[in-house]
Amino acid sequence: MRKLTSTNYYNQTFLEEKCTLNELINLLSKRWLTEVMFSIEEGNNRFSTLKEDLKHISDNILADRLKLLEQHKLIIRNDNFREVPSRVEYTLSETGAKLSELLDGLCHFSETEMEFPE
Amino acid sequence: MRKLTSTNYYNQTFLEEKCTLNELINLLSKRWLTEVMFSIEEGNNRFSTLKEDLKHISDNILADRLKLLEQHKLIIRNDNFREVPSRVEYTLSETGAKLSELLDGLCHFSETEMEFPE
DNA sequence: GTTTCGGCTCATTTATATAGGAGCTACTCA
DNA sequence: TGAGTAGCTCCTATATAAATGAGCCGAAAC
Repeated sequence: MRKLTSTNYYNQTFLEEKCTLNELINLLSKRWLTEVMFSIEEGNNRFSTLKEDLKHISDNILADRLKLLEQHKLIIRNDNFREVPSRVEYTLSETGAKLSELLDGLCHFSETEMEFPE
Repeated sequence: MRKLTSTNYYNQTFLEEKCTLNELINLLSKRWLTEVMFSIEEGNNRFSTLKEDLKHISDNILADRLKLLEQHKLIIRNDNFREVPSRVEYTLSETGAKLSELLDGLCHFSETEMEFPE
């Protein structure tokens, strides 16, 4: 899917190898990703309630972001298949909670110290 | 240049208005931007030395990132036009230094707590 | 007087991210 | 039997970001 021979790709991996901060920022910059995390933190733990909470997100993006968050172990996916009807439930992991705290700090900074032009 | 009627644009501004963290992350996610900032912090204060330090960056991207950083008052651009030859010099602003500290925190988190798959 | 250097700008091409919309599976409820 | 819901997947279209490469302006060194 992704072209592995482009300069674009080369530069991205170069930066990610230089410092994993770049990898983290790359992840965080996927649209809706932090909002999905925060929404889960606030207790919206199902696909449908998340979708409702984040009004404008589309299904495939929400599915993708949940997958990304799970792959990076920031959230945990519980498939309660023994319940009927079976339902999937998401919760924040410990790592996810720590990240959320750090982001709160960044958020505070951005609201009090940053100036966004125009 | 940017299309103002797309859902893409609408969603981005929706998120930015919801919380300026999204705006900050958007800025930080521009490739090379944090590296340019760090490089200036380390004393590379000229276009040409930055270009040399960040081997693979191209001119127009470097110019753009410097402009962005300046617009957001994270760096300061000094045009010493009375010197001969006139030269431009960049330094980190106070806000920039604070941001850099916060990013150090994130960096530490990302190196010690994050797991990046594959 | 022409070449060199610093610090850029601009137009075009290439690559990637986001959105839209159809559809699928397992289950339940009427 | 047929419709409805949750939690997705896949394909395509659209929008945006990054890279390439040429070029420009003023000063200065040869």
